[in-house]
Amino acid sequence: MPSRKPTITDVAALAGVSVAAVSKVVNGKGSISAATRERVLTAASKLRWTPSAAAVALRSAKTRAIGMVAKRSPDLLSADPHFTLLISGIESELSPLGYGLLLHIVGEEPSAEEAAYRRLADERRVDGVVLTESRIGDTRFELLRTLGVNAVLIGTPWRDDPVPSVQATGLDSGLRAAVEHLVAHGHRRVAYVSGPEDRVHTLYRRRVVEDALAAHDLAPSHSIVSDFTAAGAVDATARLLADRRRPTAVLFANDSMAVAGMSAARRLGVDVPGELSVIGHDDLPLGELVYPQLTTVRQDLVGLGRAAARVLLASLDEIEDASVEVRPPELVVRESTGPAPDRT
Amino acid sequence: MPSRKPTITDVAALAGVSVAAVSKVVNGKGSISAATRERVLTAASKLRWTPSAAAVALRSAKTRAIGMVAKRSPDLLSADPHFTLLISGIESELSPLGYGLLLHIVGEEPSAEEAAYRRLADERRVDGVVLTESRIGDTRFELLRTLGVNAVLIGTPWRDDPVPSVQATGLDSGLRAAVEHLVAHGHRRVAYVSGPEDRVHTLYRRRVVEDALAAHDLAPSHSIVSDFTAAGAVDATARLLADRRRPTAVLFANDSMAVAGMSAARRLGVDVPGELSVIGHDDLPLGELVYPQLTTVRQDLVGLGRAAARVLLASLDEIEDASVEVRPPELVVRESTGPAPDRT
DNA sequence: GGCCACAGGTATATCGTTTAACCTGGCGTC
DNA sequence: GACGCCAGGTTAAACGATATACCTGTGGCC
Repeated sequence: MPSRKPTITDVAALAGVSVAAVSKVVNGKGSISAATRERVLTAASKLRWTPSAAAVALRSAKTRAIGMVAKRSPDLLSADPHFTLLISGIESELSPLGYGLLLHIVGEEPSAEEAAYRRLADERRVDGVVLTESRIGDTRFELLRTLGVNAVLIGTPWRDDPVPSVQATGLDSGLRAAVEHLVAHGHRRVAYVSGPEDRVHTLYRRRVVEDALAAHDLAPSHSIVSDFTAAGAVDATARLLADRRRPTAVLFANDSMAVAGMSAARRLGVDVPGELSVIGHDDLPLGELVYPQLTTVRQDLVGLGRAAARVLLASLDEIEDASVEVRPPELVVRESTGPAPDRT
Repeated sequence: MPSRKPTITDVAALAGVSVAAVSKVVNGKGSISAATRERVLTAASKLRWTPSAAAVALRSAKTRAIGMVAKRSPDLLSADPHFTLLISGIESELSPLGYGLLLHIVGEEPSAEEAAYRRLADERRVDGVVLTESRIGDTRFELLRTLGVNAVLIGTPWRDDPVPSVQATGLDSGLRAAVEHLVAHGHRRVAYVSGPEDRVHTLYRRRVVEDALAAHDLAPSHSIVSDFTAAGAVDATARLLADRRRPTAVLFANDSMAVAGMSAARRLGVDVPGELSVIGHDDLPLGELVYPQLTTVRQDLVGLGRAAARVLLASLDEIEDASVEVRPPELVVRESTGPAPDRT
């Protein structure tokens, strides 16, 4: 069994043509007659030949791979499958085209992330990268621009920036619906527990909530800035409930926090949704697992991943039409919300 | 701004040496005087030069990347961050050595997985792969062997096989402790809800449970085969609780199922842990989020990922000592277990 | 002093593709 | 009948590193 990997030369020999001819048929360039194309193709499949990624990358300066670096500790990462869903979406677009996804997970150390991008760029391992979690004062766009790497952002850039980005249409609709839902159920004291303030969506969503409440002459009863951890959510919940003018409903920035908050409330003897309504964000499977099931704002994370991948692929001239449907965020009403309790 | 990427030639020119010399210093081969080494190094850093991954891969037939293919639907993937933790562990070992992780997520279609491995191998994109979820009748070892790809399995191979594998020491200790815990609390009717039967650990764990119970002259009151889905867990729980000789405790094959089962029980008006004790497996952050918090068998998934990476790196002669500490599984007692209810 | 060994390099082939530049035979056109 | 042109190839030069083979000047040793 000749275990040596076949090369284009072997294929050319078997087909009785030059290596250039083989290259042309597999890349669909130049003009090759149907007859020889056929010969080449059968020779290739007979030898189970596939172009070496390294050689192609070297010669054509295209790696057919895209990169992603996730900045998060293992703990947070596994508590919130946000990334996982995005990755699924990305992969579903890359796979059919034979593109690979090079993933780097870096901890919270500030320099690690930049180093990861640099390495990806310097070693020329990827043709582009997808950025997640748009941050305020984000330096990554600038960095990648100087590194000469294609990038696409999932989310809204923190300021007007030429970096391509993808986001759901009707971005605020889900959150608005959530607020309406609460107000319609008689809630007047609604709290908002956000994620870290350096995230763009943190501010954006807070504004949407304020806006939506303002339409009813209301304002958030409390506005707490938290991290994405369970401990943070528990702490926030405890503080909210300790207030003698405690909220009757609380919106959390993601599902993990919402679930943690809900549990914290129940642990403190506060019934959900009887005494407190809770709404999450993202609609992770987690929300359906728990009791009571979580009312949440569904976000099409898989769709966002796909969209990002397509934008990137389009900028690499790999596909023409980058568009893909990203379902707008929508409210999913389950069990964790209900009518506001009677006046305390 | 000359945006062209610097090459080894530029560095050599700047340092006033031959390209071969540069190559030698960056690879630490041959003999180079400290003085020229210094010159080369400063030249390299002045130009921000890093060897092109493609060129290195082509010339030395080493890609400095390892691959992983996860076979799971996006839904399951995000419900159970199992993979994510393994990946974190793997990455933490790869990163420092400049290795990349090429990730492929394939759906449940049977051929997709094999195709992904083949592509990885044929295109020579990786130096090795890590396999997860050891299956009974697993054909991947054979496949990778014929493809000539290094592999390491996280888990126990289904039969004696030369493929290297990593697993925690004292593999059964956690589950045994779980059973002891239940028995000590007076439980006599203990059910086991497993994952799909094609997984090696499914059978293994069931045997461990049976064994541990047998030591007390007991046997599982019920043994249900489920998938890893929430729906499956809910269904299993409903069936268990419908039995008039219902179990007083149930062990689930993973935390997601356990949480879903726990919720299902509560929804049916069954108190946890008052009337039913529930134990999960893996100790995902999820278990701490919910109320009551989940008693579970902790598995050092990050450690397993690290171990797998190190074994692979060692077989690539990248490191000498593959060993890494994988914490043995241990029981984490939280709130979802308690004394068996009084004789019904 | 002559010879060898060795440290410290240099020159060059090579990895497997792509691609620009070049050939060639046959056909349509004037 | 000469010419040009084009389909359908071929040749050979890159791409950016690594590694083998080969130099050269010292110093040690007898």
